[in-house]
Amino acid sequence: MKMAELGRRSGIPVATIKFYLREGLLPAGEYRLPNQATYTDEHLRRLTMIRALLEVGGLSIAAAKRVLHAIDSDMPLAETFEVAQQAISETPDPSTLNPAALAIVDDITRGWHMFPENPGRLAAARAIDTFWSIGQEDTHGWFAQYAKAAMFAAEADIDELQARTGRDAQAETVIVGTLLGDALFAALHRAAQEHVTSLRFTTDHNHHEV
Amino acid sequence: MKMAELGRRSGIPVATIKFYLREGLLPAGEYRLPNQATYTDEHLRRLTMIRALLEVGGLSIAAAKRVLHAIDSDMPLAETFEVAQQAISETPDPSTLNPAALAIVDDITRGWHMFPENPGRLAAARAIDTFWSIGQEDTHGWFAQYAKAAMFAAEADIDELQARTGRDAQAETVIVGTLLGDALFAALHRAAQEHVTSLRFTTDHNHHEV
DNA sequence: GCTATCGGACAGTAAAAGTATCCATAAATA
DNA sequence: TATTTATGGATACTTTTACTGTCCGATAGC
Repeated sequence: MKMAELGRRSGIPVATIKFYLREGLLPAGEYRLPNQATYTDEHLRRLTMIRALLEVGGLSIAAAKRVLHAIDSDMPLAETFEVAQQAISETPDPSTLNPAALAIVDDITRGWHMFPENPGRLAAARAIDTFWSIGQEDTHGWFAQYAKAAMFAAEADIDELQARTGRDAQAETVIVGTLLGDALFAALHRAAQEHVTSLRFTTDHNHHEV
Repeated sequence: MKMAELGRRSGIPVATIKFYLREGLLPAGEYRLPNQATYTDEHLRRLTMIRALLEVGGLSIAAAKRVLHAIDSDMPLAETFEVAQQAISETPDPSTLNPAALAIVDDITRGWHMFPENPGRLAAARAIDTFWSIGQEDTHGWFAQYAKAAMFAAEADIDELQARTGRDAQAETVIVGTLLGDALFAALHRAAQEHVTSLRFTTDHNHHEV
């Protein structure tokens, strides 16, 4: 298919597709002549993925590009994981982190196998420091529960990953699981908050407390 | 204190503070004369909160404004919750959602008490639909685990909320818990992924598998 | 042969988040 | 008290990001 059809089928304006092409998000079509290219269903699929990364994952064009290149390359899965992680949010500079916050992170993740420079570890410390800076205290138990929740999700991720075969399918699952997984969690988290709130705070007389 | 000191103590450029003032994020100082205002530690605290919402929470100026106004107002907590939820990400239009995705959400949240228009429910359906659209399938178990993780976090949130007294402290905890909570989860999630990956995929011969 | 379409280059636009400059007062200080 | 410095407000400018539009010479298809 050619540009116009690619645009029509994906629902993305041709000018925008050309832009993604320029930015290196979408690989070029195959040229029969210097100015006539044909695009395949692979391109269509790629466009869907691009929109997912940008809209649901909230990535910038530059971050999406890094992530897509990580999928395309043949780097080992562990590295793909790292690219995905770094695309989500920049890793804070360890030297600017509050050591007390880092200590809490290390405490609630006791027994976890990870490198000290793990981006998640550092970002968690930054989040905790921010909690404190706006006056939330005595939050140790709260954070520990979050660590448990995170472990739950991570185990599900890896179960899912092991259900796939082939490096490419796995790499894609890594990216999608990391990026859309956070979005899904956030959404379910909000739903769960409403549920728990209604259980504990309801004044509705028709409502039976648990 | 005056502008210059507020800037120095907060580490935020004066021009930027004036901008926040204009945008209604930061309340005006108290005026002794038409062009001499004094600012208090409350303003300093507020600036910290603004930066937390913008940088760690990833909110836009407009969203941060809505959230801060929700804290300032005396609206009931349930409504404050809703403002916080809507600030994080816009609620998808239900009519554009894939009914099958909604059905999955309703299945994995079976027994949860929530309104059909809950923003989390709709956003979760959108995330799931996106998963599918890029070819991830057989993901029911994966999603169900995420629902469990979300419930864990939500329970911790409410425990923490109930530990606070006074509507203002609770409102702030609601906002902070919802926004920074997602950031904290995402960070811990990444840390947990490294842990679980190293457990299951390691080729390190010194490493004992579980 | 003629018109419609193609891909590429490049310029333009819109929104978001600041940043800089002016200026008429006030404050501080010499 | 005279003079320098600082203040708050208005307004204009800048930068980044993510597109969008216009033009053009080269095909495609009738």
